[in-house]
Amino acid sequence: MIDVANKRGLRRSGCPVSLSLEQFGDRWSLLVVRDLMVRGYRTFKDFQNSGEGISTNILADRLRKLELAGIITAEVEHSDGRRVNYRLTEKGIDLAPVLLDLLIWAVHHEQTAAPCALIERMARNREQVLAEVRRRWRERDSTPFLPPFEDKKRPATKS
Amino acid sequence: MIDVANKRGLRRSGCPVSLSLEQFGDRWSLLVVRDLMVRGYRTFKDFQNSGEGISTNILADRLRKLELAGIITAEVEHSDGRRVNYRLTEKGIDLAPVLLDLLIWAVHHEQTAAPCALIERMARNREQVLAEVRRRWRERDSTPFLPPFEDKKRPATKS
DNA sequence: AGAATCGCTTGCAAATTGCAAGTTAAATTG
DNA sequence: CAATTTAACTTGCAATTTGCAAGCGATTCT
Repeated sequence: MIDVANKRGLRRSGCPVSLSLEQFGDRWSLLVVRDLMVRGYRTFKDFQNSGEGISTNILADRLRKLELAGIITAEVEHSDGRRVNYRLTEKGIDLAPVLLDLLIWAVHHEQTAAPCALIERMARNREQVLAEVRRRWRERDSTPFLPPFEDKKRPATKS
Repeated sequence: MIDVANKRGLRRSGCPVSLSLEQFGDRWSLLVVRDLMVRGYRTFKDFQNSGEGISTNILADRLRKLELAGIITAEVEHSDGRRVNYRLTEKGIDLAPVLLDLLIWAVHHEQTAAPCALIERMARNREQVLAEVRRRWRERDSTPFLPPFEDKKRPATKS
């Protein structure tokens, strides 16, 4: 019978959650997916400068593995042969719910740099948000949907 | 100002997704959460035998970190001083949407051992499933909600 | 009292990660 | 069109993390 020994090491169990984590259960993979999904990033350098400080060898490795897993595609840009454009596949964009729920969870339980009110609104309009994310993907809209929530520069308060 | 340098290494950015992954972005953490959430597992040995083959030192480490992160609690059992009962906190049970999304994603895109029809039904009744998971948590119901989807024993077909 | 069980810890080898410095190919600049 | 810059990686190496097997201390069972 079909034995799907995975590209990324052996298959540990048939549990779907376990299989998911075999593909992107690490510190970096989902951040790349996030960058592609909501920030409109497309190039190696975009990811590299994306704020979390991934090193180039690991980034290259993750991109290779995500491509192998069918979550992203890589295509050399026509107008500039140095650039590689990465894009999410349908399998990749289908991770949107996972990322949205991670976002919501973290805003509820961690001290994040994301504006709580905005995320609450997104949580309430879950389906709508997911539809919009998918629309952007379908139409290759790569304007940022969410900004990088970096650590707040403390706003100059009056006191 | 409050500088939340995390227990688990430095805080890389304020991005909520990044913060989430700092806490459980690895091969094992979410599997422990899954075991607690839907399989009714509670002890070290339960996790150890849970099918994926985590080694004991790593398991101990993940349990410690999840506890530190406030995702699980550990309590020695009254009736048997050897046993430690692990349980999800509210922060932990709030990961249910994430796990459900992972489950659904994998069933859609990977060859898993979970019955597709069942998961499809769960996907359609998302809110209901989440409510039930939460109810189980609230009432400390630790009967299995989903079985371990191990690799299918090939059913003895006629030919 | 002795054996078993549970939840770990320890030691060590192997794999993975992170960092800094290349390298290659393509574009841009002067 | 030669020199420089840029983009996307590699490479080498040290540090960290992982995996495996064995062991250990505190109960509890027999």
